[in-house]
Amino acid sequence: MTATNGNSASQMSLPPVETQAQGFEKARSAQSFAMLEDYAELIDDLIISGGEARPTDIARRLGVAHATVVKNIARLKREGLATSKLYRGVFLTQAGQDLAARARARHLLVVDLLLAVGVPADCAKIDAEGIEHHVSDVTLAAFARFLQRAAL
Amino acid sequence: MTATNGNSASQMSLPPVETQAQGFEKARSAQSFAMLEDYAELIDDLIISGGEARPTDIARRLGVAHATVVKNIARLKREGLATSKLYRGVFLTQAGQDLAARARARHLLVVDLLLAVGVPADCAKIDAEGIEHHVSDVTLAAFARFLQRAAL
DNA sequence: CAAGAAGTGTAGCACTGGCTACAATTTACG
DNA sequence: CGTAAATTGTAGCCAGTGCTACACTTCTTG
Repeated sequence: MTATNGNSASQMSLPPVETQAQGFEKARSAQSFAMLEDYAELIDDLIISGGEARPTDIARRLGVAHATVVKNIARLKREGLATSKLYRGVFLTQAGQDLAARARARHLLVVDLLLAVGVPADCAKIDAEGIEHHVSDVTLAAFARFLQRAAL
Repeated sequence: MTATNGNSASQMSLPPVETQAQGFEKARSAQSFAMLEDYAELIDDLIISGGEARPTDIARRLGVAHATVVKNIARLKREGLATSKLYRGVFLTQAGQDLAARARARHLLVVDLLLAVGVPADCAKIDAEGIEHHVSDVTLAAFARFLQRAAL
């Protein structure tokens, strides 16, 4: 084939290799972290609104089997984000609460931005669930600035 | 605890169960489809700009091992999106090209929207890679409308 | 044209995060 | 109080997607 591999010539339709790989890599790792954020935020919500977070409720909210939730909560515990006693509910550590707070803030900001650019409310809520985990801090800050400007 | 499980009372911080589960479910399934879109778009880009799409180049662009690419290309073939002959490059079927076109359109629109709300260019490109797969058609249409309005 | 480099493909492993099935505990209530 | 229902937890399975190691083909080049 001889050449066309560097990023020098031929076309501009392709971004530089590093940037592109970086984007994909980030998207992949985000996926792994997303679960922790979702659980933390949801557990926090449940505790705030009902005083407790039960695996069954979490499962219903996430749309997965309760066994899956139990297994994933084990991971949250391993990572120092949650605690639980046998047959008692799940609670967040300080680190878990912090993560939940950050996740919720990001979530709300993403929803607000979607609404601000004209996305229907129900759709914004659903899409935000997937989008939020891929919004970097820089982008999030830009969203905040945009909303502030738009509010004037 | 007795109660507080329906979505009637106590707090508004929790969305209805169905909506929430729907959002999470959608986010999960999007993840599975994302790979196909990424590969299709990338293969198309490589063919357009260099005449061929080699597993090694794809691997470098995605930031994964070449063996991973080979395995995933097998899936694209299973799903009727790509074809390949032993030790020759990879090519897209019509369905694959259609998918690539849709993916690219969505990708560009997402980048444009991020830019329009003030996200720095380099950051927009990286984040878009993760976000694009979670943008529903409705949201995408809203993005397009917003950009059209903003362009006036 | 032959040998080494580069690319391609195969095999086997690990980890994640779903699931069902079953066991154990707690709760609700007759 | 004791049994049935609900909840919780455990075990084992599967699919997806990454990896390394190795084998094979193709390309490049002296």
